[in-house]
Amino acid sequence: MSRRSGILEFAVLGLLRESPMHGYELRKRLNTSLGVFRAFSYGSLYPCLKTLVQQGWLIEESGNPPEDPLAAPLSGRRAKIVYRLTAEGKEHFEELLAQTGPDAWEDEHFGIRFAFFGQTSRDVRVRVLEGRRSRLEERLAKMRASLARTRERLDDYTLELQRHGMESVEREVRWLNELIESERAGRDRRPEAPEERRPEETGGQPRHREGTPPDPSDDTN
Amino acid sequence: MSRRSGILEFAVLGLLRESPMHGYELRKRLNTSLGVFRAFSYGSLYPCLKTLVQQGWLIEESGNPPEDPLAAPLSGRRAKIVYRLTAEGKEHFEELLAQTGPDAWEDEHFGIRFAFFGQTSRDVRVRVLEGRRSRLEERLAKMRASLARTRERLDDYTLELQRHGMESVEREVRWLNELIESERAGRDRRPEAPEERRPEETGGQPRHREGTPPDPSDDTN
DNA sequence: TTCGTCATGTAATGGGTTACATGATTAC
DNA sequence: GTAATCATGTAACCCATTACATGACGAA
Repeated sequence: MSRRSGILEFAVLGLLRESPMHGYELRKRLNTSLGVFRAFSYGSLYPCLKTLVQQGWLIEESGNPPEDPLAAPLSGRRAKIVYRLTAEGKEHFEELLAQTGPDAWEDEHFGIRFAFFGQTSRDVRVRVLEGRRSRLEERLAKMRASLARTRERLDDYTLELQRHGMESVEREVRWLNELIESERAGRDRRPEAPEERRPEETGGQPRHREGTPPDPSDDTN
Repeated sequence: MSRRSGILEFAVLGLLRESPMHGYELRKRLNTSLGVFRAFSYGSLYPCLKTLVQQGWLIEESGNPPEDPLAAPLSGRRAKIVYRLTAEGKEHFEELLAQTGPDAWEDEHFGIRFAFFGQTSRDVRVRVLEGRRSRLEERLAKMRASLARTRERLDDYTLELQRHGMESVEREVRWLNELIESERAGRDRRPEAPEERRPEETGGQPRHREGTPPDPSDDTN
């Protein structure tokens, strides 16, 4: 069961667009690189992969193609299944990337949308960031109103919880402001850019500090 | 369908402990007073109420008991159903309040646990806060490790997302530190307090600024 | 009289998890 | 040779949502 996944489907297509992978690896990337937000389990991933194959957006390939000696291709030997995005899949993912419906900035979707901003056009990026911001501002307004009405009825802990919640939202708004400003600055530097400029266009943040050597050990679930 | 709700069940019992209410009102309080976290719908609330009645933790009472003139108690007139906590329900809720399993500090549960800290013993409060803190610190460690390993493979947006995520978690840790300190200070001020001191014991935060007059208008869904 | 909001519910569905079952490969 | 981890899956369940159906009550 479980057709029409939405967020998981989106993430899978997005990761596979970067490079083909098998399910196990996909899940790890889902929970680390893109992680923090959600942790998907095999029980949702594999069925999702199956339906994506049925849609024609992925194809399954055997992990060890012909370069395997002692070929015993039939019988035994469970091969890794590597999933690769088809042309249709790529096209479909690009449609999804271009969408700016209200879904795009709800809590569950926003994070994953942001994670693929590297593949998203600046127009869409800005719209999603602004949508998110006004969503949060609505929320703030409601919280403030509710707080004003009920303040004296609430105990200190409930109050503290709401205060902390509001501060968190305010903080995200400030973050969005910076990002939006940064995107706009990027646009202004390149006036009337003729829409096409596929890679190397990521507008914003020049982070990257050095330190901390690579270390092994991984994975929870 | 839908037995064993967990978080919804907990919240309902907790709100009804403060005063009896009918379903509609209960849902509003769920989404404002305790809100921010989740928004429950009638489709989950009413079935939940029903099972709680079956357990014997709630009883249903008619909303307009005898003080209604022109009594037409049977036929027509859909009465409000007011739910009241039974003695068993109260006892059960207190057991739930006392629990400090790892569940208590997971994302989904922590907020609601905190919301009822006013009814929770200080011991339990501290344990839950500390549990939450160490949970977040684990998470931070994992994020840092993962970031160190994958930094150069990630684009600026993914990096920025992770950075913001980590800062959020760090911020919550600092918040928890303050709360824990505040709880400990409360205990030290009252050495060997003999365990009983029912109300007015809320340990921590003397917030409360004035301003903003009461205003009507409410509710989303 | 119609609209908004109060008020209670059910059926179908959704999107995911847990637990289970199975087996290959690698490191010690 | 055995434990850890890699790797793929299924079935049963969970907790909630959406959409729907129903109807009372107050105010414009």
